[in-house]
Amino acid sequence: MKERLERGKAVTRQIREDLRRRVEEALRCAAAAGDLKLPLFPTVTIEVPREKDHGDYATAVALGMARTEKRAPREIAEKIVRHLPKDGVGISRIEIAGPGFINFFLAHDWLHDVLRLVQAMGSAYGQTEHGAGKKVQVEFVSANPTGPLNVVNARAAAVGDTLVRILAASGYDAHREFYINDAGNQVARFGLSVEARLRELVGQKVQFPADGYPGEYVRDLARKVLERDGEVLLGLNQEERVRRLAEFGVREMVKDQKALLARYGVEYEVWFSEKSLRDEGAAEKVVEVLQGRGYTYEKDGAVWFKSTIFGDDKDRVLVKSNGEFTYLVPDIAYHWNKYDRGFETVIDLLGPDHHGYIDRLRAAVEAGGYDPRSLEVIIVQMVRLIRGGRPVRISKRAGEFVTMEELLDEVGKDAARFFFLMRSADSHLDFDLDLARVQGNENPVYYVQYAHARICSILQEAEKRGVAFPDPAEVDLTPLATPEEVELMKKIAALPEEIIEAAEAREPHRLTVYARDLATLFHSFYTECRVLGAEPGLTAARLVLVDCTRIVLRNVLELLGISAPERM
RNA sequence: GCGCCCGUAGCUCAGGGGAUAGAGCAAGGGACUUCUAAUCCCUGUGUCGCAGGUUCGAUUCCUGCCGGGCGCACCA
Repeated sequence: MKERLERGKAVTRQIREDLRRRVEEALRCAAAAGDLKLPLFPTVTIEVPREKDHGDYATAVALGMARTEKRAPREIAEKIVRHLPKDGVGISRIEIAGPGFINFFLAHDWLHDVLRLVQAMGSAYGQTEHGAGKKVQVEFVSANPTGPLNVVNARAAAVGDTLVRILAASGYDAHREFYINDAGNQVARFGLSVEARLRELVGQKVQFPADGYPGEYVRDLARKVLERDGEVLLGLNQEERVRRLAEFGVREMVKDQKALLARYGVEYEVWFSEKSLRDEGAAEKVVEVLQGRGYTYEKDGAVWFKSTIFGDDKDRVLVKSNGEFTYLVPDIAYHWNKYDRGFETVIDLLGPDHHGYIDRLRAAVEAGGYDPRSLEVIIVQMVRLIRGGRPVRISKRAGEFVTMEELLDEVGKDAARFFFLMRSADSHLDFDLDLARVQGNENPVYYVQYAHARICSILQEAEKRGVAFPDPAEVDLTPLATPEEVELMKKIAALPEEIIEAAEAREPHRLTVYARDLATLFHSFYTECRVLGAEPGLTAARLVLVDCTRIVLRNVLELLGISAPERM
């Protein structure tokens, strides 16, 4: 299959489709020849067998056809194989195995085409047009601007950011968004807390608010603002002072959160302010619209949203009896706003304490006239930090660390992101701090990065020895024939499809599994196969293979937001 | 009580309607005159929580139960 690989499409999908087409054609031919009855046309799926002894690809169609054909599956499989068209990807061997599987063993030419494709595409290898430019928004972290980010925020940031990266690589128009809760109750309490600390600093006797924010960072904020314009503030009446301090505090916290997330490799397209929505009257508008559509009623002096008619398990208050909006109202406004900005799929990453929130949010989306299925929610489960084999007590008073910043200081961005991306988001995670800090073989991050560094070292050595890198379009790749080389090529070929599948399943953690598998295959190759010092033809082919591995490792690490060091 | 997540090897977890269920760590034994030993190779372990159901086939899908975690505000 010379130059038949399309760039915008996952290579392994093209192979799979080719095989499926040919099996379907074989079924038709067999029926026409009277070998099969074919009362109804079966769905042909081409799968990758778990055992590699079972071929590169396999299909179980014959198994499902036994009943309608009134014949043994193996016999049916034989008929299919007999009529299989010869065109398309080269097949070196076909076997009928087990209860009636058809196993395909492919000739290696297609893998050589893959290597050439990797060389041609470079950092773009892995990207496809699968998503066809569909607009997707992922909202994640969205922590309150009243305190530092915690470790679950760090987990959500890793998951959300990589999800956006793989969606973008899959051809979606994907956007990151952070919703700033810079309005409402908690901001007011925050302002009061800063204000209390400020007055403490100048020696006034103050009762710290009972529901205030006790953290040391609040004192730091007070110190900072005191230096800057303490005199002016202390001259104001209390209400005005609290308002200004709330504003100041929020601005500072958001600034810190932005900086920390940037250090973590996360750059949002949009930081969306709740206050801006409130200021433009979006909250009132939501209540009006819902009222206009008859989705509300009044009870006990409050305005309720009849969310139960959209599947929620109880109705929700929109306007409290004291006239304030509940947090739900601006959230509804925000979600409607997302759709109005043209997002076709909206993905929210929420903490485990917010899962009860999903139904009412979806109800609100539907009540707004949008498709509730277009709202997806990923629950990012809790994180337990493990040190010395036991959970770190998350106790603010005991001063055991809980913040994202402290985590980054301790283990670094690469380890933190990798560890958070090793598990699926919806399962609880034990984060082993000791393991994350180990600069050695037990640490999976270093294992993957080391593979990359090793390759760079080979390429540098080649240059030093004056071994020219071959022209990938011309080089003969047929010498690549050991099991290690073939497995490595197959893994390289799988990248684009892995990315698509991870994106579709919204499961970025699959990429860390892939990265580790690829590194393992490379390390095995490295042990078994010498690149430099082999015969020139073999060296040339292996240089290409090794360089393709480097490209793929780098591309995967880039998707994970982890550095790819050239030396370690 | 209701809802969500989880239950797979000693530990932490992947996987997933198919043919012998995997990885890492931990334990033991090997492999560096060579391109980085932060590596590789070999060795053992499973009632896939339990019970039903659907299916030619279930660890995977469905239901129930048991166990663990987390939610169930006119807080956000």
